This record gives sequence, structure tokens and C-alpha cells, in this order.
Amino acid sequence: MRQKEKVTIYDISKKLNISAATVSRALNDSDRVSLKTKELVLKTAKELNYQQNALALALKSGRTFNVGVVVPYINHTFFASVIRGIEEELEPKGYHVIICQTHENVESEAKQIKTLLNTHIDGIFISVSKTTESVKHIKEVRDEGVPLVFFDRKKDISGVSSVTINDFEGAYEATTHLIQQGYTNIAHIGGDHKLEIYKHRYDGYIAALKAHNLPVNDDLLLQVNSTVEAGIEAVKSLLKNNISFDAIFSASDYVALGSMRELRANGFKIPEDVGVVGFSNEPFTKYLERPLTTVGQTPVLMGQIAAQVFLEQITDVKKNFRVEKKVVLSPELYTRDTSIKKGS
Amino acid sequence: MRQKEKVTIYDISKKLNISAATVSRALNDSDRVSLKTKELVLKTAKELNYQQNALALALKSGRTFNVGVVVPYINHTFFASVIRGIEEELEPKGYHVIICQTHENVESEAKQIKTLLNTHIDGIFISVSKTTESVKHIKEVRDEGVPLVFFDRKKDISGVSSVTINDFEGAYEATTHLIQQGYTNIAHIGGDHKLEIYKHRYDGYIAALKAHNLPVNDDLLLQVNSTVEAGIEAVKSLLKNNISFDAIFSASDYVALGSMRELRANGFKIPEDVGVVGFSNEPFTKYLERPLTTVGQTPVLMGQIAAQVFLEQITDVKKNFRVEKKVVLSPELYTRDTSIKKGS
DNA sequence: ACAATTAATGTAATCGATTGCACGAAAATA
DNA sequence: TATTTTCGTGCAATCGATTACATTAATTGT
Repeated sequence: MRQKEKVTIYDISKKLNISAATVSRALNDSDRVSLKTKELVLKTAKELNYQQNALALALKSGRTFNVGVVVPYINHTFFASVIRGIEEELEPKGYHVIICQTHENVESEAKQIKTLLNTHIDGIFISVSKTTESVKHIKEVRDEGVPLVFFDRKKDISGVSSVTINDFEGAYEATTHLIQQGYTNIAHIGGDHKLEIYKHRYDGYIAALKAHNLPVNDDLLLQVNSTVEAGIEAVKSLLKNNISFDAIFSASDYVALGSMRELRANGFKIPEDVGVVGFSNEPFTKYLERPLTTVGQTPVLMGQIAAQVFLEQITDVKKNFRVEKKVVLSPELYTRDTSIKKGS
Repeated sequence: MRQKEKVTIYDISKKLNISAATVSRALNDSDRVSLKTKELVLKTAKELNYQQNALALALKSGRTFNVGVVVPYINHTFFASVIRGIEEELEPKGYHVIICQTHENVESEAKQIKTLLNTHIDGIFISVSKTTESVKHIKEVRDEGVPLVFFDRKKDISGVSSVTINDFEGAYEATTHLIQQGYTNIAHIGGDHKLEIYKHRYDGYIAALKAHNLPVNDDLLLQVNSTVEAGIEAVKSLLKNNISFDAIFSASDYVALGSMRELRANGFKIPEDVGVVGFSNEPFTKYLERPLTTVGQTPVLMGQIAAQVFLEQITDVKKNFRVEKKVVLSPELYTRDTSIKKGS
């Protein structure tokens, strides 16, 4: 029941009357050890239930086989799925994933990164928080020579790779879909443009309107947080100001959900009176009484690719040169109830 | 841009022409170092931007200040909130939380635990997976002398502490609430009794029926997975078999959601025709068109308390004795639309 | 049969920090 | 002034594994 004494290579070496160096070489399958001793060592290692001490190895080699993933919230399906993708790709290679959440707070983000560096992780995957403006803490990672890969929410830093989706395209398609359904007065409830993704979604929305010769009405443009409450408030404010609209393209499923709730509370029918499209394909969107049309982002794939980029990176570092890789994935529109006009 | 050479205590010792031992003692504020050298060391440490090498320290001391949290899914709000609670409590003490998910798979669970042990974490928090029957991998943790704390989903192992909620009480209250609303034919869609929590919820349901002199009808008892799909299937099966019921107490919000969907698809009105109560107070329950009555579990508090139990444990281990602590929290019923009969 | 290879193993330093023990110097005591 | 404490510091071992270099033993060639 008490602390089990750990078996070391010295225990094996003593038992076999050979040096620890030979044991180490045998365990690492070096060709400078006779087959006989190799087998002997392996056998006794198994007998004594030897487990390599990861800390000692890490101290010596500088590699921990741990990578860090930094996300705003782990309970957002999107991020959880990306993490899943990273895990799937890296676990077979012996890596372990350390997950950190920032709760959309830069200070927390900087702190988490610092802790990760201090834990000597071999690489960092990050989707920056909304409040992140200064990228000093991120540049530090790069300058320490630790591979860093952005996913989804990135910042432009030279020498740093990223995997994102084409938010512009997703927004363009979503908006175009609404237009094709006959909606002409489409509001856009987006997010803070400090985050590239929201800027791109906004741009896609605008481009789609222009491509179909629809006017851009500033009254129909809002920037809010990605929460149900914010969606409720957004619609309240539109209604209060007597701004007319017949559709909402939201940059967030949560906001879309809140919007719909408030619209219904005010007697609007969806999609008859107002069409709604969200963004992210959160699982709940599929299970609503009226399933929500939304833009899906292939997050698992994003994680897998981010992991691959990391793996390339570390082999490149060995070769002593560094590539900056920017991968952009294509989103997919899930057309469901909230945007299909009955008449059409 | 290249690997920044890390500053060690030897760099400081060289610069000041003193031994590394003195530097170490100065940095640790030992009383065996003169105030003068202490200040000098601290100053140069800051100048050179010295960062203690966590790996070396861990190798020497045996403590990493990392704890592992093992959960089925990180994107379930309940688990994410527990993790949040653990973080809140442990971060100020210098601990870092490593999060692992098992996807409800025992093999994965055993593997994650093995990796955690190999990473030399200082403690493990775990909510076991549904498929976990053998607890060999968990006993190993205890036998290695690593503090382990169960939360929510536990197994009975002597010498291991746990923090759970009173599932019996939650289920009893939920069922009683339905009865008081006038429902008399209450189905229970629960989960696999291999998990204590589902057994307890079942027991609470039965106890409430008996306490109100209602018969227990085996036809109204189902065990399914905690998914929307399973909820749909469950209702389908009830309807197909012509089993009459006027309420559903589900042990999962997801199942409740699926049930409601299928009920509405078949023309049933909620709560008029059928009352529904879920379990967990998932965020979406609040935002449904008809908000769902459900049992809340104070997950953040659960995490905080689990962390406190861990902290007590490690001080106790130092004192060389071990307490087995079982904390049980009280759930809270959130009464919302789906169980309030208009008439009443 | 003896020198030259080659193969197998051992020695010791290293990664960075901590700590028991020893030693010299200064301070306190007699 | 002589002697004992106390104080500050250094030396060296330790945590566990790896690896350059040295050394011994075995094998080959001539």
C-alpha cells in the first residue's frame, strides 16, 4: 500500500552484474550489445516490471513527448472535437496531450503558455482568446524554439503555422443561401473583429450581399459575444429600434439560438417571418424543435491536420530549417429547417 | 530565433563566483544564506531571467505539481464544470491540471492512467467510464501511493476518497415533483446500472413511487445510453409496444431531449400530454423552446471539494496515514416548463 | 602465432536542482 | 586571550537515464 519503490536500470544492472550503460543500450536496442545480454535484460526488465522514468529521460533528452493545447473553453464542441483530432493523430506517436483553457482571458492564456513552457512540452497548439491583442506571450514560444501551431483563431506571426477554415467562404455560402431562399433584408449578428474569424465572416456576408446587388444596411450589423444571452439582447435591440429584417445570419450558433428564442417570444415565426442561419454546427442545432441551418467546420479534421503540421515541424527543426505552413479548410453548409421558406 | 539557451543556477553561480548550492539555497529562501548573497542572487536571477527547471526539480523531489483529471468526455458541460472547479482550487497552490478523456472506453481509461502515472503526476481525479468494470488499473494508482479522488462516477475501493452527489435524492425529488403535478404513469428512462449513479437514480425513482403509493410498472423502465438518439429510440419503443405513460423521468438531459422530439413528432404535447424531467441541467435545457425541468448537480462545487480532498490527502500522506473521505453533495431541482401542467 | 580489427562492456560525465556533511571564519562566551 | 558557538559557504552525492570515450575480450588475417 505504501509508495512502491520504482525499478530503475540500476536494479536491473545489479541483478545481472552488468553496468547500467549496457542495460540502457539493451533497452534501446542498440547494436553495440550482444543478443544474449539484450534478451537477458529485456527478460529481467519484464520480470521486475521496469518502467522507464519519463522525467529522467526528459531531463536528459529535452523531449517530454507532451504537447499542450490551449483553447478558450474545453466544453465547446468545436474545440473538444479539434482536441479529439489532435489526440487521434498524436497518440499513436507516443505523445500525450495536455489541455488548457483560457476562458477567453489573455492573462490566463499567457499564464497557461508559461506553465506549458515550464513543463517542457514539445509543442503547443493554440486557438487564441477573444481578448488577445498583444502576441508577446506567443512570440516567446516561437523564440524559445518550441513549435507552435494556430488553429481556427490565429494571429499573424511570421514563422508560425496555422490551420484554419475559410470563414469567408462559409459566410458567403450561408448568406447566399438565405438570399436564394428569398430573404432580402438580412441582419448579421457577428463577433468582435479583433478575432480574424469574425472579420472574415463579416466580409463573406458583405461580399454575398454585393454579389447579389443587395444594399448593405449598417443598422443590420451587430457585434456581440458568442452566448445565448447576447443573441436575445441583439434581437431585443433590433426590435426596440424598429429595424426591419427578414433574416439573421449569425456568426455563432449560441447567438442564433438566443435570437430565435427572442423572435418567437415576440410572435415571429421561423422560418416564415424570419430565416436564421448559425455558424459552427454545434450538436444541439440538429436537435432543436426546428433544426438550425448552420455552417460546419470539420473540427476533427482540423485537429488532425494541425497535428500533422506539428509533426512536420519537429522533423524540420531537426534539419535546422523552419517552414511556415498555412492550411485553410473548406466549411460546409448544413441546410435545415430555419432557413427554408415553406413557399419555395 | 534558435533554441534559447536556458539559464541555470550554475550560470548564476558562475557570474557571482559562488557555488550552485548557495544559489539554490538563496532561491529557496533558506536561512543558511546571508541576506547579502540572497539579495544578490535574486537580483541576478531576475537579470538573467532565470526559470527553474521543473523537470530537474521533479526528478529530484518526486513532485511535479501536475495533477491528472480523467473524464469520459471533456465537452460535456458537467465534466467541464467540475474541471473548472478543480482548476480554481488548485491553480493558486501552483498545480497544473492535465485533462484526459476516455470516450467511455475502459482500455483508453487504463492507458490514460498509465500515461499519467508515467508522467509522475501528484494526484488523479477520475470519473470512471461506463464500460469500467474491473478496477485493476485504479487499484494500481492507489498501490503506487498516488492520491486518487473519484468524483460523480465512483467505484467502491477501500482507501480511496470520493465526491458525489446524492443521485437518489435528486431522482426522488424529480419523481415526487412529477407526481405532485398530477402525473401518475411515470416512465423512467435510465442508464446502465453498472454505473452507481444510474442505479441510485433508479432507486430514487422507485422510492418516490412507493412513497406515494404508486405501482411500479416494469414496462415503464428502460436503460439506454446518454444520447439524443437513444431518447428517440426509447420513446419509439414505448409507443410501438403500446405502453401508456403520462410522464418521463430521464436520467439524462440528452435522452430527455430526444424523447421530447419523438413525442412531438407523434403529436404529443409537452407538458399537457406528457411531462418530462431530465438530469444534469445541461445549459441547452434552459434555452429550449419549452425549457426542460431537470436536476442540477453543482459541478463546480464538486470540483472544488474534490480538489480540497486531494490537498488534505497529500498532507495526510506526509503524516503517513490515509483517510478515506466520502463527500456527498445535494442536488437541486430546476422546475421549468416541461413538467408544469397548465391546469395545476 | 602474433598483430590488427571488431565486438561487447564498463567508466564517468551530463541534464539541473537539492541537501547532508564538512570546513573556515566570525562572533559569543568564559 | 582561549574556547566554543554560530553562521555562511562549498563539496559531493543524488534523482534515473543516456552516451562519448576508454578498455577489455574475442575474432580475423597473414
